Amino acid sequence: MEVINNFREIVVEKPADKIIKQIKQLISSGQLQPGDKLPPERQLCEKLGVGRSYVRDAIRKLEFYGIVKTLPQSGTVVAGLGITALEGLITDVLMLEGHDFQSLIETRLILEKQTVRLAAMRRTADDLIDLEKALDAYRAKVENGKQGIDEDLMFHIRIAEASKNSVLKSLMLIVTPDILTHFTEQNVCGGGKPYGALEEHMTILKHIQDQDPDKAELAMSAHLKGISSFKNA
Amino acid sequence: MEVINNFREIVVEKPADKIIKQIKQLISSGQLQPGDKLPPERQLCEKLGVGRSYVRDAIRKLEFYGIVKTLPQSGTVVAGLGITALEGLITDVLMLEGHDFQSLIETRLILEKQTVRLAAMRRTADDLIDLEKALDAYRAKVENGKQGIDEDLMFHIRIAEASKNSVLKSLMLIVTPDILTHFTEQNVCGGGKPYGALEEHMTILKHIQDQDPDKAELAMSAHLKGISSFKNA
DNA sequence: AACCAGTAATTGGTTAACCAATATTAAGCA
DNA sequence: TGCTTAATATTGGTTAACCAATTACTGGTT
Repeated sequence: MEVINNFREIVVEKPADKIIKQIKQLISSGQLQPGDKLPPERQLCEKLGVGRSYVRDAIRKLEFYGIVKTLPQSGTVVAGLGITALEGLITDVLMLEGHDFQSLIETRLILEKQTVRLAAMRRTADDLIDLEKALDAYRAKVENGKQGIDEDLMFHIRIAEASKNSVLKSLMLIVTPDILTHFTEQNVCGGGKPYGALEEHMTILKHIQDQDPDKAELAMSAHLKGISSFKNA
Repeated sequence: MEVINNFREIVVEKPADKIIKQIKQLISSGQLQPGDKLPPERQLCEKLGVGRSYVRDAIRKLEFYGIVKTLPQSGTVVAGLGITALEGLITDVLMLEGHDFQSLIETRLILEKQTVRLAAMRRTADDLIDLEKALDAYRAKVENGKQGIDEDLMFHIRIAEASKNSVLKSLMLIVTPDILTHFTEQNVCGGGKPYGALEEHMTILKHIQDQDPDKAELAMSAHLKGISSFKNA
């Protein structure tokens, strides 16, 4: 074990984050209830001893999460169903950070399997055209010896679009790139066997064409097996 | 049909959103590639004819999505795997808005079913204690004639925690409250039959105790049936 | 006493100026 | 010629001041 590994990553706690914690504290302690107006920005920044920009940043972020709603020239009110606020912020400030890799992969497997099922059931003729285009783009990259990560991912996204479930698509867009950031060396699908992955893509597409959800799901499972077996590495 | 229904909700396109669109355009058109530094804030705000705050807001939002990374006193660089940027922003600015209700419900069904499976397999003794506490809290509300929406939701969240999959839990936290906002009158689980929902909760808990994933999933399906049959209303 | 109009204070929205850290350039030295 | 170093320009960070819309208040009227 090298000494270097004993260093922890430095966490730069930005001012906005500290303010968010304080506001969260106010909400979770019940001093601020849904519907309440929270103190005006000027008062807050004076009380906290920081510039108003920071307070505004904090409020923006909270608004982003749907915890507060700010009405121009009027005030900012607590909107949330308490739980979202608390739980969403318990994982600290960013919701999607700090997830363990295994959960990420497991979740992707779930999402992809269900998505491809729906896609097989609901795909239209236009969807098939888009899928073929995406597959061709990926094939072109592979035949040029490239990894084609973007094209690979795009194929999966097209499947999500064919599923006609906009939420599932959004969730996949949240989860999948997160995997890539941890896993950049690898391509989206499997371990360094581009041609194998290409064939698997073709198999999946075929089952979608045939509108066979069960086979499509199985093919997707097999396709993602490479990545999920990697989880213990 | 009342005339009032012909009005569309007014969409206030905030300045930051317009700027985001322009930057998105730059990225998707390839003028800005991953790794490139984008123009300094002053230059941008001058070019766009707005204050620097707006430009900063836009950059913050993009950073939020993981599309750019801003280095203090140095510059802002495009970080993304292009696709996230494009697709994530195609649903306009906010990722979670504009979803159709049916997709939302369908997705929740998927997430809850898979989550309860994992929970049944992985739950610890401590998890069971938490689940019982949550159930008791819900029971107390119901017996007082209340809806107990928060307690209801909390039971489901505890299940997600027992699944030991942090990503699934986060996704459920994203999806479920969104349903509630469209569906406030109803409680989380079913249609106005609090005692029935309570019994169903007990059944689910029992199967989790028994570590029987299949029965747990079935019970959850039955439990959520009320809501999913509502989808055509 | 209740209500309305007009004014003053307060609100978030927006802009401009200032600051410290960084990157760049140019000059000086070996 | 190549490297070091100092001066300068540029960057995002931060604060303070200004603006227009809203709200609260006061005084007068009915």
